[in-house]
Amino acid sequence: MIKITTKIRYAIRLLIFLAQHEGEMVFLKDVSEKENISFKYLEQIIPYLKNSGLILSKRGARGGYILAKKPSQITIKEIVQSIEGPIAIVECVASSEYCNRSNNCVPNKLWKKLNEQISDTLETITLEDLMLNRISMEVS
Amino acid sequence: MIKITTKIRYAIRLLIFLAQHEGEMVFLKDVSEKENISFKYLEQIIPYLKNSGLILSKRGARGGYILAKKPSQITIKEIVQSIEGPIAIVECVASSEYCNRSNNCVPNKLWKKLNEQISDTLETITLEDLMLNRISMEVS
DNA sequence: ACTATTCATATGGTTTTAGTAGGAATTGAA
DNA sequence: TTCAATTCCTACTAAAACCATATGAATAGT
Ligand code: FES
Ligand code: FES
Repeated sequence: MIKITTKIRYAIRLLIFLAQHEGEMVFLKDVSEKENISFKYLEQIIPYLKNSGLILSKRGARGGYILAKKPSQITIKEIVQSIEGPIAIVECVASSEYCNRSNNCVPNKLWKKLNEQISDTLETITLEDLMLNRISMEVS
Repeated sequence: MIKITTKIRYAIRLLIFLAQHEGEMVFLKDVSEKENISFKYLEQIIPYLKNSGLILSKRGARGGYILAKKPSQITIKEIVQSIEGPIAIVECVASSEYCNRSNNCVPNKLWKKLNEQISDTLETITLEDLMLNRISMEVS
């Protein structure tokens, strides 16, 4: 199925929360409580975001998390990719080696087109857009 | 992840095969061999397409399958929906009941937008377009 | 020392995916 | 009438993905 996983959705909500508290160190506990997301599950999502350089952390008491960049410079695509790697709705669109017939494969173009469209859309939308509720429904 | 399942991909290849043999009764065995798809798995995909009125069948020896409509009148969206039901990348975009906070939920608009975009793209492309290799990569 | 926090890793239940398998029902042809 | 070829129906299963829960170590402030 074409589904957005909870991991991605939680990550976005986490980052929006951080964006709304820009400048402060935020405890994961607060995010968990306010957003009503399992604390332990959130903890598992964090490393992806750290490794991709989206957030910074400080350990110990009074530690916490903070955005590593301005919300206007974090795209949804980055967030998705930090968790799931390259966006590829089928293997064939990423590596043509994976696919024995992609040269003369008719559907391949369809998947490539759809993949690019999704990728492009996610790239044009930033955390700031989400935070400011600045999502237009018109086809861009 | 955002993945296209094999069921959908096989269904499309099956239908393209039928489109390429318009007018003839096609044996599933041939589709299976030529497209190199498990015969038994294909058999399981068939009922979805039949129930959605995309194909017609004839039982018994010399039976087979045939498109119920012209390739130009079968959209990719129909094919996807025949197998997976309504396109909904998250539950929240379909039924707002499912979702406790969709009114004031910031990401909701993002998912709705992405969902519509995918849905629209799949709707504008027909089997005929695939068959004639008529997929433009430009953003429509 | 104590407490609050992040960090690391293991474990587990459920659902989805991607098939495999066996045989019943139908039809055309020999 | 029998046979073979085909669709139709339904059950089963292995593997992966998804969605967490659990335990405890490491770190840092007070
Ligand atoms: S074989 Fe790769 S898309 Fe068809
Ligand atoms: S609660 Fe439904 S999209 Fe956020």
